Amino acid sequence: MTSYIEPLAQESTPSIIADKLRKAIGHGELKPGTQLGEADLARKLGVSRGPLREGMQRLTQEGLLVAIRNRGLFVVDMTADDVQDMYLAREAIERAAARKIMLGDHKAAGEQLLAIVHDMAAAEGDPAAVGEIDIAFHERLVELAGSPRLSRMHRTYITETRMCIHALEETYTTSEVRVGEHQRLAEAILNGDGLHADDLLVAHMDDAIARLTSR
Amino acid sequence: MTSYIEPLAQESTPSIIADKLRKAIGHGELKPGTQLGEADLARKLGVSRGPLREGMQRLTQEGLLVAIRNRGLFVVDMTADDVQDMYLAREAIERAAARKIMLGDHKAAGEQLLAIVHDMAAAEGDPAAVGEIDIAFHERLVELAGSPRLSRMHRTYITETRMCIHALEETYTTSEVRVGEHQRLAEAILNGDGLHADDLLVAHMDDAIARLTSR
DNA sequence: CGGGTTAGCATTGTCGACAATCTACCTATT
DNA sequence: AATAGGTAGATTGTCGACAATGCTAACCCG
Repeated sequence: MTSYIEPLAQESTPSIIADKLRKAIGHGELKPGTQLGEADLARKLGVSRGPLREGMQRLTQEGLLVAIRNRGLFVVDMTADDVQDMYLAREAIERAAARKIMLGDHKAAGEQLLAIVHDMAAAEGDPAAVGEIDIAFHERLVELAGSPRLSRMHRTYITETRMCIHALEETYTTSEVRVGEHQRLAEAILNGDGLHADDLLVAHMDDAIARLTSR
Repeated sequence: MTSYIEPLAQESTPSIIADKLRKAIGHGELKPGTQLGEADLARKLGVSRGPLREGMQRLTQEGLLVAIRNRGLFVVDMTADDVQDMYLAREAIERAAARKIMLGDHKAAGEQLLAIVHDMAAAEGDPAAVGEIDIAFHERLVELAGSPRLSRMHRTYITETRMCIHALEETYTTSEVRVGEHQRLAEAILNGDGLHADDLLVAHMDDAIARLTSR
């Protein structure tokens, strides 16, 4: 379907590095508190320290890394307050996304989201898979709003969410409940019921906070 | 009031550079579409290209600069769609901020905001001053929510807002209307009327979009 | 034995130089 | 005259080396 002739956007090296590090952080390969030694990392990635530092600056800007002058960069260690704040931010973004979807083709959007819920139900029993699909659901939700800014902000918090999930995988509740929550949300969007969707989203986020911070 | 003994946070050079560029972009010193030549800028700022590039990476991440490989970095030229998207993002953030303020000490917050409105009324007649105070109002609103993430995201969009204001300063409507809008919002927050504040905020943003994109 | 000082080490911060790439202009050919 | 090709200039991308800073630990002195 896609044409063979397209702009062929060559990504810049810092951009690739930033993506790699984001993935590594999200997947628990770089644990919170870890120091990222520049010389070491540069060797492993096969680049020089210049581009590497540029890539890391981006993650610092996103709040995934914290810089201490003349000490180095460290993976953030999230406190309970951070988790709460992160979900506050996600809630803000996803509510806005849902609101915008309502103004557009909410039926098509609802169908796409229901398809993801379907996958989630199929994956039940495999907590890791359900977690990934859960994230995919929210990513798609924001993507469907068609807002570059909402998407860009959301990407950051998705990484932070992954961090949390990996940090306490066993605590993560079994999936029956979550499939239901997502399904109701997708249906509300499909039906164009904006107020209901909004309420569900808020409740969903509160649930998540409770799950992650209670312990 | 502040103690003489404080953490004395020495900001890193890239951080200072990023701030300087942000200000320059916001205040119209760097017009949309301008190319930022590295060698030239480095000379002007008195630093080498390394730290400069790191600072610019941050602005690229924020969306204030766009990078074209092997061509350089340019100040974004905002389209009407961009303006709309920016206000969508700001609306999402500020609504969340207002909502969180309601859960805390909304009286104190309302009073602080009313003080700013008072300043705005006093500055009536000077469009530039009113514009700055307008921005200060929204900055404070988000700051009062006490959310690091909301504040960080908001800072980016404040710069974009400044860009727009500077780009079309004369088009900016006279201030009577805006003072009223802000005052009602501050009062709603003072009174703890969350729903009303939310409605006012949405209307206020829609107004702003209309002002900036109509033309 | 404890506190303070100092030397050494490791890591980050900064810089200058070289290589790769793109744009613009000029020339030659059809 | 118009277009294809080539060349020169400038700019970015990348790298390696040096300087500055902070931590660690051994050592000395009270």
